[in-house]
Amino acid sequence: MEKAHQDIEKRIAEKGIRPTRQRLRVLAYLADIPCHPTVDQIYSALRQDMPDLSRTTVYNTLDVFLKAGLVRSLTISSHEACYEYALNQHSHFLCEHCGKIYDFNISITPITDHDLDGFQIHDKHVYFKGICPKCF
Amino acid sequence: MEKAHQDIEKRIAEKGIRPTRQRLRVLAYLADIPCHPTVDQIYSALRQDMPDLSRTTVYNTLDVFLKAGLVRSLTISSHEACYEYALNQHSHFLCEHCGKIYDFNISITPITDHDLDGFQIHDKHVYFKGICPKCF
DNA sequence: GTTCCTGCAAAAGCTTTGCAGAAGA
DNA sequence: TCTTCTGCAAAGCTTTTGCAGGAAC
Repeated sequence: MEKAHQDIEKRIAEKGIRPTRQRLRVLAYLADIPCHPTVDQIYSALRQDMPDLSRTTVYNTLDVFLKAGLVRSLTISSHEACYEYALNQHSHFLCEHCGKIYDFNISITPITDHDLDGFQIHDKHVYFKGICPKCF
Repeated sequence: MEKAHQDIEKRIAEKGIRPTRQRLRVLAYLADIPCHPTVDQIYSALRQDMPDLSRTTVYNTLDVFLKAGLVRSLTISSHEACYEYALNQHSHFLCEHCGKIYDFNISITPITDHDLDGFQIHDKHVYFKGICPKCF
């Protein structure tokens, strides 16, 4: 845990981001949990021992991390963005019944080599939707 | 054009959806244009000769079509949903500079056969983001 | 005639903005 | 000290909801 938090500080420093208390906590939270929290989930969780934390700060912080490539934002659920620590790239499955998001791996290749000629690709997202085994 | 609109009526009838004037127009609009309009774009375009059209109706209509599988909704742009006529399945590229969405084709396969064991898949979305050739 | 749909207004939910005070370098 | 960040409140947008009148069958 201590080790993990040192890594967090290092990753923030590497990007030239000022390591405020709030930023360290947000990134540590994302790195620690295996799910894909919304802004409100991050806010509610951290607020338990940071009573002064504001939603605006969570939004600002995630935006800073997003631009630095430290986190990724998922738009799989249409009405609220989810965030995850940008460790390894993977795909996401949204259960339309319980709302849970699962990770899985997939390989993607253009049908023809020319499909994306001249496009500069920054980010790839693969979203599947359906019903998960638990809800089936 | 006449032909196309007959097809629209047929597709709506096949799904057991009551073919109101508004529904026919929304689906015809989506079938006619090659892009991926937002609710507001659909609303503004149709309102020009349907002055009484309401945004609520556009939302309701798209929801009915979505459940029937006649249209697909894209959540590639995080703050507003886009819609397209569900003809053939393809992938989408969002230019982060001009906001334009491009279609392209891609093949996707799970890394292992077990990745999605027991998952009932309803929908697959592949979103790439970056800079398009025009903005590069 | 009955059912379902539409349009309006209001409300709800997520996100952004403006700004004064506080924290970091 | 100077810059940047935080927290609060208010505003902005997209989307949903409730309901009376209207259209479809």
